[in-house]
Amino acid sequence: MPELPEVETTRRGISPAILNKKINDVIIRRANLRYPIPKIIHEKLIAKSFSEITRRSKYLIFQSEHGSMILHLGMSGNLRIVPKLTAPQKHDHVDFIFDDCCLRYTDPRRFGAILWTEKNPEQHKLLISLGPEPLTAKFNGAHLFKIAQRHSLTVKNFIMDSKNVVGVGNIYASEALFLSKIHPHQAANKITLEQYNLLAKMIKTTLKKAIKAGGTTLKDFYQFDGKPGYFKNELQVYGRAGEKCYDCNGLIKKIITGQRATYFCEECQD
DNA sequence: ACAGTAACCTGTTTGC
DNA sequence: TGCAAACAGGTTACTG
Repeated sequence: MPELPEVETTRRGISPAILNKKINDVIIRRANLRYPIPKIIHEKLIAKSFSEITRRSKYLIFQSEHGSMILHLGMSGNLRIVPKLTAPQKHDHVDFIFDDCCLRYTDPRRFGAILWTEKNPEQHKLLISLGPEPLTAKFNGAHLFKIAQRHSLTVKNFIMDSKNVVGVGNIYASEALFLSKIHPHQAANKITLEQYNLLAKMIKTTLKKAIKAGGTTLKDFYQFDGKPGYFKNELQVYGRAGEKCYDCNGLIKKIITGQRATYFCEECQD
């Protein structure tokens, strides 16, 4: 999926094209995403506008007059600005029609979600127990170290758990661990405070760089204007099994951690 | 309470 | 070439 940098790239990309513009229509071609899209969004949004798009974790929150639309891109979701009357393709499930353009939601695997709430969206069931945002001061090595003391699972799974810190998906978890020289299979409660300080720093650095590059396009992700994200060129270990480490020339290995592919350098990380 | 696993769904790649 | 299995960026719900 879109991990945090891809979601943030999308937010920045679509905002100027649609904010404060009248929504003429909401076309739902297929409502059965991860959760059914509530029918009510149609009447709640028609003739209204989005005043702001914010991001919490990998959720985009579209602020509107009568409430908030919460949108998650899931594994293969994608929001793009397309010209009005662009013919929909097979997986183009939802269109938001404006005077001069259309915001289109595409999602082949349909793991994404579009929800509606009239309360504070941060209090929504899906958002309420999320951990700190990685790019804020609240997230640091001391925070990770403290909660890690009661977790014996692998450090990779630990940083991918959204209760501990949000927005660190499979790609950036491998990348940040490589930059911190920590083996992904180390137990979370065996990592020192110094290591967590470095890891927190590397998570921030990696995510910021990826946002600058417009995210990582492996296959499905495209920015709002259809361009791919360019961070793939900067990946140090992800997807490089069998190739040489840029740092030490050692071999990059692929292992499975909690059913997910994990890449690391055997020489650099222990 | 926690760790591990299955499930949601479709498309593409890999291997026999 | 054909077909089936494996795999893919996320998250929740269930199991033990």
